[in-house]
Amino acid sequence: MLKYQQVADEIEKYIEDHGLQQGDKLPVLESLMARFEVSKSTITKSLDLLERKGAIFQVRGSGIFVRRHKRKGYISLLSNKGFKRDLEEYQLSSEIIQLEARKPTEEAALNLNMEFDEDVYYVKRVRYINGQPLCLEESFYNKSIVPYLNAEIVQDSIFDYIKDALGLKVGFSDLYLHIGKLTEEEARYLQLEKGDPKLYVETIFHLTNGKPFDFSKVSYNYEQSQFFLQG
Amino acid sequence: MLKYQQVADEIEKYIEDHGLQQGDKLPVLESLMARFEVSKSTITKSLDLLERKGAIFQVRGSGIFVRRHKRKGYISLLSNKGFKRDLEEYQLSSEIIQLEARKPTEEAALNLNMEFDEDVYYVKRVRYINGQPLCLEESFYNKSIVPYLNAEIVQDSIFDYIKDALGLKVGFSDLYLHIGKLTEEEARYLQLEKGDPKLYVETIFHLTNGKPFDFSKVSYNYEQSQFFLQG
DNA sequence: AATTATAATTGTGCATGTATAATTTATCAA
DNA sequence: TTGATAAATTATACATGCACAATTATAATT
Repeated sequence: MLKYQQVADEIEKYIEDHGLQQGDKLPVLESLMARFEVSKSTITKSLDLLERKGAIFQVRGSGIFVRRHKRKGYISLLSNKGFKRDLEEYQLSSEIIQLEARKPTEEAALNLNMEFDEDVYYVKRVRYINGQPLCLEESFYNKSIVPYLNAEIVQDSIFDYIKDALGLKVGFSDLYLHIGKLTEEEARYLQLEKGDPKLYVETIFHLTNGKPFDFSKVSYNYEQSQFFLQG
Repeated sequence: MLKYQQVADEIEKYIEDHGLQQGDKLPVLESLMARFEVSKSTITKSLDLLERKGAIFQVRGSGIFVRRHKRKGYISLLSNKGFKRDLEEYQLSSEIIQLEARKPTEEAALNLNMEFDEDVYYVKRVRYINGQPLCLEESFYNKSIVPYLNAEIVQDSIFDYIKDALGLKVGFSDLYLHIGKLTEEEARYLQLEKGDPKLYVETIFHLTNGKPFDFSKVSYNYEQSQFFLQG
């Protein structure tokens, strides 16, 4: 593990252990350098990382402060980075509706930069949070990148599998959000009424090398949908 | 202006001028260093900045590539950083419903970390995009930070005023998103029906020193609401 | 032609050092 | 006590240099 990531983790642990709250001050740079026995550039990288994660904010001439948001029960919209803690409190599960290798839809091929005769894995599932239906999700995975999926993997965590088993590195993603009304089918899966509000999100996930590997279409249950975002 | 910001701007200009598309390669680090006559650390900072803005992505051992998203007509949810271009295409205007100095609501005081006997500016307005109602917005500004507002400022851009005229620096923000149904009043302002879907966003804006100065509650017209987000 | 091994390319990690801008604290004058 | 001024504190900007990891290109081998 990289030194600056290690140090960032330790600083987060420091914040936890000391029960620091919004606005509380951390030791100054020099102290942190000494404490973790790293150079200024490394500490700076660690702190920049934490700042992007929303864990701290830095004020020139003043110090380094803890950043906390007050509200509980919100799910991070950008869950790719550092919001494990938010999710730990919840009981997450999922029910697989469909799982198969097939040709991509035109839409999927377009978003995944694939030819129509290439193969994708198609996964359709309902995800539950504390036993309540949270969202209906349809995903297309480029099969030349993700060559194999089964029920167990999909049940567990596809992304963990991609990272740990396949050794791929997930990079950036593009999210497109819409507000709309539930179709009858969506309503059935989400245990709501047709015409009820929904948040509909299409996401294209890319590897660090820029290749798109996952195109997802998710409809969220508006009753369970409280999202959090840091700017 | 800082050197690395300057260079970042010039790199963006370079991308524009050369009409570079998603995946196109930029000159290698060494070339960029030479071209802009800055050190590696400066170029690196510029590139990291552009990467966070979603303009490029870097691949170790391979190169620096342009990042573009295909879809037009989406509004950035995190509009604070570098999405001017997305908005330039639109005709934005606003109609002021209410503008006054008053005591904060309990909710506003809580989110702005204020006492109940302190003062806030309250602004209620409908914002239009290409003539269509985009959202209904209620904002509370801590008056000890933003001591004066008038119709002209509110009509124009409050944030530009805060930055340019007051010399304040806007830092981070916390966004809380909900999906819900429009109330009768909201529907009237947005020219929709009561019960129609809405995206409801509460945002707390902070200065770079961590002080919250603006608490906003915004209900979006679902017909106009296409949002974009980069992860 | 395909596979494997090797080398070159290219971005990232990390250390050190100097200068500077923003903020806070201390000092001094009124 | 207040208010201005100077000094100290603290994070940030920028440069340089070395080592290394990931990728890509080249050469060697089968």
